Amino acid sequence: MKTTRNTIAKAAILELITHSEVALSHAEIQKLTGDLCDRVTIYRVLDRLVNEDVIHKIATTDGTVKYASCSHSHENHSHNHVHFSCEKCKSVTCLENVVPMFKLPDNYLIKGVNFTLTGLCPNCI
Amino acid sequence: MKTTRNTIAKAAILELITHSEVALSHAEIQKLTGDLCDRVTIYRVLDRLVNEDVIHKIATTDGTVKYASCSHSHENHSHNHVHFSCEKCKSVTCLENVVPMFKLPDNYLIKGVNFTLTGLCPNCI
DNA sequence: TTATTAAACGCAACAATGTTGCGTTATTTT
DNA sequence: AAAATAACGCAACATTGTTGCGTTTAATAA
Repeated sequence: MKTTRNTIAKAAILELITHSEVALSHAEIQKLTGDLCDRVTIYRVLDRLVNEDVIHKIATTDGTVKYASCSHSHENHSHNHVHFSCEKCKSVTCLENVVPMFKLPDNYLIKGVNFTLTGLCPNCI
Repeated sequence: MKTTRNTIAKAAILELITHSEVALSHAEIQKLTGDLCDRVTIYRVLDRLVNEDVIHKIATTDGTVKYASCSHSHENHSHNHVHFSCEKCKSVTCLENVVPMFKLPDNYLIKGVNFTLTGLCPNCI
């Protein structure tokens, strides 16, 4: 079995994401980390963190991909999680208290949910 | 005010999307249309069709963007629409009968909903 | 039917995003 | 401290999306 290591880049990137109010894109993380590590390393660290279930990958309506920690002590939060993407300030936030409900046909196996609302956030309204 | 024209490329691309069982990506449309038109034209046609509300832009969980018509005579279907993205066959389909419900804080202005479920579709289960 | 107008087009060039291979570095384990 | 290999940097590439500009063509008026 593969072991995963704690490196400087991984720690720094995770730190950034967990302490950020909004979800961050690869480009944003690259700017924030400066020359801490290579562009490719950021991609690989993000993949690793997603696989380890430490962060979430969020696909916004416009097609951009962002990452957030979303780990606010909800046991089954992964299936009940809504993200909000602001058209104006481009911020992506987690709406922790908004729980989507849906009933589904039996013959589907659900492994993940991406529920993203687009519009204007309180700051931009 | 700007008028929008009916061109060969636009008609062909719309035809493809509306008659497709699954949502199509730009790359798929390009393959299907062959040398009908330029790659850039496809982007521009897709943008136009989205602006005209004839097709929907869907951001899948893995970050790829797909397009579907989704126009099955629901008056307010745009806000009550769930897409399913199959991990195995990569197909993206519309679950017309699945209606998501959610209650939201007041101070948000919702303009669009992207609700995509990931997993295995009936064909791949 | 023909002339006009500008939306839409092709092409080229570019920017952004994501991926892969490989030799090197550094974390973890022995 | 030494060995094993996960993770890294770098370079090169693939894919995806954008922009400018001169040309074509669909819609409208003459």
